[in-house]
Amino acid sequence: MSLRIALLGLLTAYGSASGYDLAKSFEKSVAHVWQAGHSQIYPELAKMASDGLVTVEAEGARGRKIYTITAEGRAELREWLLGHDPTGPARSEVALQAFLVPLLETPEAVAVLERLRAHSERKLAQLEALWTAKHSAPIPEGTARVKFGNLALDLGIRQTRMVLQWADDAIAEVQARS
Amino acid sequence: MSLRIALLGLLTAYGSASGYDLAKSFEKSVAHVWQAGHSQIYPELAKMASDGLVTVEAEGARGRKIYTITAEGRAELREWLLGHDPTGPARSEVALQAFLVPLLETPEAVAVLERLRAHSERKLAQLEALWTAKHSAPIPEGTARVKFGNLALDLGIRQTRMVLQWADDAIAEVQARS
DNA sequence: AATTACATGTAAGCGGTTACATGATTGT
DNA sequence: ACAATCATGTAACCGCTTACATGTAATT
Repeated sequence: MSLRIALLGLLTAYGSASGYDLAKSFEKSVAHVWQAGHSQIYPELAKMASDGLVTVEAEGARGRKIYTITAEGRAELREWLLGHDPTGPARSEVALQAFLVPLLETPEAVAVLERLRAHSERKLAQLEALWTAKHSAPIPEGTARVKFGNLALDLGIRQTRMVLQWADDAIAEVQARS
Repeated sequence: MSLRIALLGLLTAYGSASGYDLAKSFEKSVAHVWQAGHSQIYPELAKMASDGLVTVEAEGARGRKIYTITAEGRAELREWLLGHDPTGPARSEVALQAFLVPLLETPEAVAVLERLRAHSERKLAQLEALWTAKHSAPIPEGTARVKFGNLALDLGIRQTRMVLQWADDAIAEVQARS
């Protein structure tokens, strides 16, 4: 269901877009929040159209279909945001490795934690680059595009910083008891 | 694949266990790290047995099957921990709401963020209770059971604290521009 | 005798990934 | 001509959720 919501959100922000455009968005701006490939997006848009949440406003070159959100779609998005309690079904590979790592000998445990640390560091650099890009870039044509996604990006950066700090502390702790 | 890994980890920590025992673990100790119901666990154990990763060591009362990890299973677990880069396929409902919340009017946005905040607060209380329980409880029979899972619990607590702090700041920011 | 907890399974369906498949337009 | 990018779709498969289904042992 959440893919549908993400699509409605993007259509609200962009005004209108094709499946191709939306797929590109999932590779870029929304990537750290939700992921979806085109093979999932196209059928979902078709279903949403038959449910009356979006309409094909126009068909451009190369069979390009331009979707727009309907009033019904806006209502559905609003209802989800206001009414849906996000109980993310705790399923994190990082947390699983954190859970299992004490089963290893100290040097191996340290190696795993250091890889986790390195991974976080790379991700942090990416997100911070995105942040500075967003905040130094001139305002693009579309109205809502500037601030949209900033709260989520902030959350992502904090998340990554936290994992980095945790990994440092975990390495120290594991090494202390060897 | 990660369910398999989680099961191997638990069997390593516990020495041996039935599917029922493992399902209970997924409701309790591992819950904040990975989730799985019995309808997923039983077939997976059967597959793992036919793959030689575990064996049915004994059959107890009520058809209870007691599984033990094999050398092959231990090797698989070790390989995953050392070799698998955890690229959690960023799919978080909290982050999605964070992303979309700027589309709402200020009072509604604040309401959503406050619900997120309240949710985090409840979760934090639960995890902290688990932490103090673990650290004040007398050491149980099994050897490895005490420290096992502490790193992950620490990660979960930090994670929840971070979301709480983020929600506070997000509320302030959204209210500032109204 | 009835209820609860123990204990194991199967089946339908959904969401998501990977791979397959096709064709139009633009740039070199 | 050739390659890259634009653009849309389908099919097989896997992991997970929900619901269905069955039976045993202990407690009240």
